[in-house]
Amino acid sequence: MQQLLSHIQQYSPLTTDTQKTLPDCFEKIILGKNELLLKEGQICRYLYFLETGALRGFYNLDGKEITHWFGFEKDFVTSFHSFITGEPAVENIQLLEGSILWAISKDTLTELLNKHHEIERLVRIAYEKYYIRLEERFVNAQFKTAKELYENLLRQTPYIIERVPLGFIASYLGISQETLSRIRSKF
Amino acid sequence: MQQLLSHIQQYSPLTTDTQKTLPDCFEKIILGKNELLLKEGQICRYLYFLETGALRGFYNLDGKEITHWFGFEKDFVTSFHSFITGEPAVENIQLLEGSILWAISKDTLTELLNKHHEIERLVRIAYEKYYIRLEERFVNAQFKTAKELYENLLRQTPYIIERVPLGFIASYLGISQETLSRIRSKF
DNA sequence: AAGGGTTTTTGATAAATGTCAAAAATGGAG
DNA sequence: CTCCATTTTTGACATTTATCAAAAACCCTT
Repeated sequence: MQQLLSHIQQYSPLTTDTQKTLPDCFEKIILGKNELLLKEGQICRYLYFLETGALRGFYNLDGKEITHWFGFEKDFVTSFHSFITGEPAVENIQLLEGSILWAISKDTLTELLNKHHEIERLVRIAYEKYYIRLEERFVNAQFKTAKELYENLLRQTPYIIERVPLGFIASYLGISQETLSRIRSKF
Repeated sequence: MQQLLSHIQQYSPLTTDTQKTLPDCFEKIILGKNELLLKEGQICRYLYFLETGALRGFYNLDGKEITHWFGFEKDFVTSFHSFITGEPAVENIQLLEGSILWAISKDTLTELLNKHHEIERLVRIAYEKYYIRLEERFVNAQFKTAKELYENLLRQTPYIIERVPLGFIASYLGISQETLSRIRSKF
């Protein structure tokens, strides 16, 4: 919980008053490798802070699993579309490693946002960061070759390569596992 | 200005008090076709609301112009990365049609965000929408064929096809102009 | 340490898309 | 209406990447 508190204050500071109310808003969750945090079709009513561990979001396309994002320590994760719109999730969230998470329900978060301007600000700033991150990934994915994508990954987020099976990484990059394997063999 | 006020209140309502302060925060800008709203290398210090017209964001890659987004009536546009981080923009913003815009400076916006919780909320919610939009576009771009991408565009945003030159659309979809032309000829 | 399931690699081939060049179509300006 | 510049289409070919199938390598458990 201390990790969560100090992490979010890198976005924007909070008064001690607000800091005190936060721990009660989150629930601790411990899950093992391969367990599902969310199954497609469910409505995702929680936002999770990943204290330690790793997980992936994936959905099914023509019978194939497409991993489209990963989460690691200190990431906020959720099925974003479902959490915001209240519609059923198209994706699954699965643990890649045993993990410790802190969950806050949408209702609780909404209450916090209403009550505290500073939380509203914090969330707004968090969105900015996450938006920029997604934008960068998008531009990369669309206009780079498979080889360049792998090199970027090596440079920017080497921990992904170390901790995630190749097949998941391939679909994360939008290329086939075989192609990724061939690229890798040329290093 | 009235358009702007009523548009943003679809995100979240504002008190009459706040509504009154807003018009003074925006500056009206009228630009003609092909003019640049922002040039790469500049720091983008404004957020724009596009009242009428159309524009595109593009950057240079190996001597080629890559159009990576479009803006139309009632869109907020800016060089997002530059606006948020204060770093020089990598992209240009160019008018595709004569347009009417309302500009708010980052400083003015920051002031509004500090003063009014309801504006902070509104911006937070706007981010949610824009994030979801980007996410959908990302998933599409990465895992669909050129033909599917074009079909989606036809279905979801036909006005893009009607108002934007083919070459720009092709790079927006991440495919070559020739490929797009061939796909189109098969309808 | 051995066995069995999973993951990764390799090979052969096919499909999709890109590139370059030139022709055709389009649309504004005068 | 005509001409010129721009945009779009078409053709031939090259390249990249996907797909399918099988072999190899890698663990995880016992």
